Amino acid sequence: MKRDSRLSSVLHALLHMAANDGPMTSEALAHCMHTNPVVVRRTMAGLREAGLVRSEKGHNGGWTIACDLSEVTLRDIHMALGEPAVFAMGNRNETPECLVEQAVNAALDDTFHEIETLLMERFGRLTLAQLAEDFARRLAAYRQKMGNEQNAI
Amino acid sequence: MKRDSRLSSVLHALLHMAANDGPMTSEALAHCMHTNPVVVRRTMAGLREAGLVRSEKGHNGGWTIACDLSEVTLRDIHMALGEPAVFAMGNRNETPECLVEQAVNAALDDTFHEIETLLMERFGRLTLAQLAEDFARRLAAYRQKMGNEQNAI
DNA sequence: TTTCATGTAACTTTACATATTACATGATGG
DNA sequence: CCATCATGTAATATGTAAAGTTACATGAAA
Repeated sequence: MKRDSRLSSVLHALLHMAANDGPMTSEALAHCMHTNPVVVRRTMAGLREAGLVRSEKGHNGGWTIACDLSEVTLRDIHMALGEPAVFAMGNRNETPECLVEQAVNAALDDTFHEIETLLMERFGRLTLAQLAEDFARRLAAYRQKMGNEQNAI
Repeated sequence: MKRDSRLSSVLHALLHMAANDGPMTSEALAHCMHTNPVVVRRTMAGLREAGLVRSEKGHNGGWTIACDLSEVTLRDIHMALGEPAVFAMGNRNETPECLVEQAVNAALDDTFHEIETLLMERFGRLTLAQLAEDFARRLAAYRQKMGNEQNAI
């Protein structure tokens, strides 16, 4: 598995929650995502702290969306997850004395910083509502092709 | 240590080689980079295969630059290294049956692909010669400030 | 008061770059 | 020729961070 699929995971979870009335348990979400309820709780914790979702204990408890899907972007989700590292590459040594390495670091830092900014802008233009719409389109196409089964979710 | 500092490492090595007449041994490069000669050989192997550097065995052997620094860009280096993964994030499951996950993957794939293209364009505009010039500027500034010691490399 | 569900700490597993060890190959100088 | 230097590479170990697992505490609702 690739490293750090948290963004992918929570987006998947959020869209399932959006397609569902009422709360979804960590167990149910874990089942959708072929993982463990504890992983779900751990990963979703950041979104709860950011106020994007709510969690309730006890009977009929679970996770519910607490935001407007058209107002929340992937950038918000990324931030709620604690802004994990975007790039798999980095400097070998962040505080080199060697002037050669300082020049290399400066060039790479500039580049990666600039590109990360572009990524964040791109994320900032992608709302959860857009993802949900794309899913709806895929579901419609699937139903048209396959008949009317419900097992696409 | 952050993951995958190979690009940073080989750039550091190349600039040291550029600043040196005659071949540099893996041992010498490893000393500059605070690592092991075997790591140097392994990392530089891709550059050799791409024809960017040459290596010679025996007495007076070692690594030499085999390209025009003003013609080679970071993109060439990245490719010579085997185009390692750029992003630390990725999809949880690359071939999902779930339509929700397919929609999420499609959005993330598009985004990351677009941003990776921008990064490669940026890399393609950054030559080794530019890095070497920046190092030269830093060295001049250092000498002006510190006197004329030679130990900046 | 039992059951359901989350919250979280502690620990294990997995993946991957990096580090290390060991040994083969080949070039050069004497 | 051969001792030495240097690369080439396979095999193995280590470090790190996400993901997975186990265990148990907390709190809400039937």
